[in-house]
Amino acid sequence: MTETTETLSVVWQRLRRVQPFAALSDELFQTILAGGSVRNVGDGHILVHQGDQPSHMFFVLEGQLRTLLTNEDGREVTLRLVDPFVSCMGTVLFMGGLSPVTVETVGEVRIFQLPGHFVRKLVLQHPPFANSMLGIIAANYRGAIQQIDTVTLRTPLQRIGHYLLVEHILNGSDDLMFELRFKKSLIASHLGMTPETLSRAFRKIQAYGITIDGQRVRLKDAFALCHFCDLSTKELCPYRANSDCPFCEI
Amino acid sequence: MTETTETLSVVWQRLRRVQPFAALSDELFQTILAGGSVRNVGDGHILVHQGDQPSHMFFVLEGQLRTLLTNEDGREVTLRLVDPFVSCMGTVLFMGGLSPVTVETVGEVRIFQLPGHFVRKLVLQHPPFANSMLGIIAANYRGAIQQIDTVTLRTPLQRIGHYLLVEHILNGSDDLMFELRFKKSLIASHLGMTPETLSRAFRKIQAYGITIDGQRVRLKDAFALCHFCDLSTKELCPYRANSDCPFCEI
DNA sequence: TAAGCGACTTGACCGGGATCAAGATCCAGG
DNA sequence: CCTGGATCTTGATCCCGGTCAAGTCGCTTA
Repeated sequence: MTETTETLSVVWQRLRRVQPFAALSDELFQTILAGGSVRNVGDGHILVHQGDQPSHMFFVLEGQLRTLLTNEDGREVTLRLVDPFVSCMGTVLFMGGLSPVTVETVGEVRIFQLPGHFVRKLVLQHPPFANSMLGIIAANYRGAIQQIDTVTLRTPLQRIGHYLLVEHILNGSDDLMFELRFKKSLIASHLGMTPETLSRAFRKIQAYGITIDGQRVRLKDAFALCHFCDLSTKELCPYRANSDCPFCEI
Repeated sequence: MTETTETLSVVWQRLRRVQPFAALSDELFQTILAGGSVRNVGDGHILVHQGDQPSHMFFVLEGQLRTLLTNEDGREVTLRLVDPFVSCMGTVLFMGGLSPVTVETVGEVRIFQLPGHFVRKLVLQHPPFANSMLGIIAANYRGAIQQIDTVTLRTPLQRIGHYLLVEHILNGSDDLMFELRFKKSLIASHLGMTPETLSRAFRKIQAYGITIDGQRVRLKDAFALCHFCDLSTKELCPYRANSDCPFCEI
């Protein structure tokens, strides 16, 4: 985490190109940068507690965040696993009231944060920004719906199959080998199961030609994960056009 | 479902006062009304299928809708139970891509629908409308998070306790008796359990001084449901100020 | 190299909720 | 008033995933 102005300017260029900044003028982007601040935070630090008044919108620059829910006796679910150049807490700002989620750092993290009132003002003054925010929130909502689908309608095996499929697609789906972005215990928590169950499911999924060794995932062939495809992943499938897939109807 | 212009005008007045219309000028509201249309639909009719291209945003005028997810072998979860003067599919319009949810009528329904492109245009042209839409979507997102909390971290007993508490608060929480707004099988589906389990949980919850008879819910006293309070309901609790509640810390 | 710790795996057991099946209740329509 | 069907309730059984405990692996540190 050595900070130099040079590396930061690279970071800004990258941030410039993602939502909700992509559609904005350079001038407005600079104004926004000036309105926020950069923070470095250590591992396992809690940025927002469930029940806090939400104060900022965060953008991960380095490291990872996760948002989670906990109940009284310590059980927890991970809602989102937030990678660099993805935002967090933007939605909560518009929910009104207190934050229903906790935000925690995973490893050493550098974030850019914008004050809530600043974000709210931007929304009212810049329709393209408001439109981007709508897109972001809607995407998060889709993620939540996906998670409800996962935990209520799928078996553990189906859950990790689907999870791996999404990861594979995110990875460009041109390589038969990729790395898990998060540690297994976090993935288990996100998929609403215990690490033990995840482990057993990883064992079972070998029958489909998928082997997991540490963080490394290996697929027997390009269609190994097709078994776990659903409507939403089908939309993203690179093979959708040519119907080679043994599971997609012709 | 006898339609007269008189009753419709009453309906418009009520619609006028809810999100996302409340903050708009009368003129804009009239424009919006002219841009949409009213539909009457029978019971059990599916307005949107999972995987459809979303075309409209709906506002319930009479009757109820529900949004749900299904998997291949017919199992389903109810995401939202939509009452009159609440909207639906607004979020999906901004997710991009196909609808992840199915929308189904519950009973005879009259809806007002706005074309998707119309809603999108309003967002770009009228910041207050965009702001309202953000509020709506964020509120739906909060509901989804609540549901994830419910199905992953709570026992069936806690789920119905919490559900009844929210209903009680929505009902004004000044009456010790209220009606379930939805039939029990729908509630069960929303809470991620089978009707059998719901039935047994209703039996168990009698130990807390809560009796369910048909659609009627009776509370022994004003604090009967406090046992099922959490951070988000606490915010809405009418007794929050005076700390009479035996469960809230002083 | 060894020690130590955290993360993951594997095994054995148990319990809660799903499932299947039967009975009760309610209500609309004849 | 009777009847048929949908909805809800109750009972009996089963199975999946959680829990607890022990073992393995891999990385860091001395």
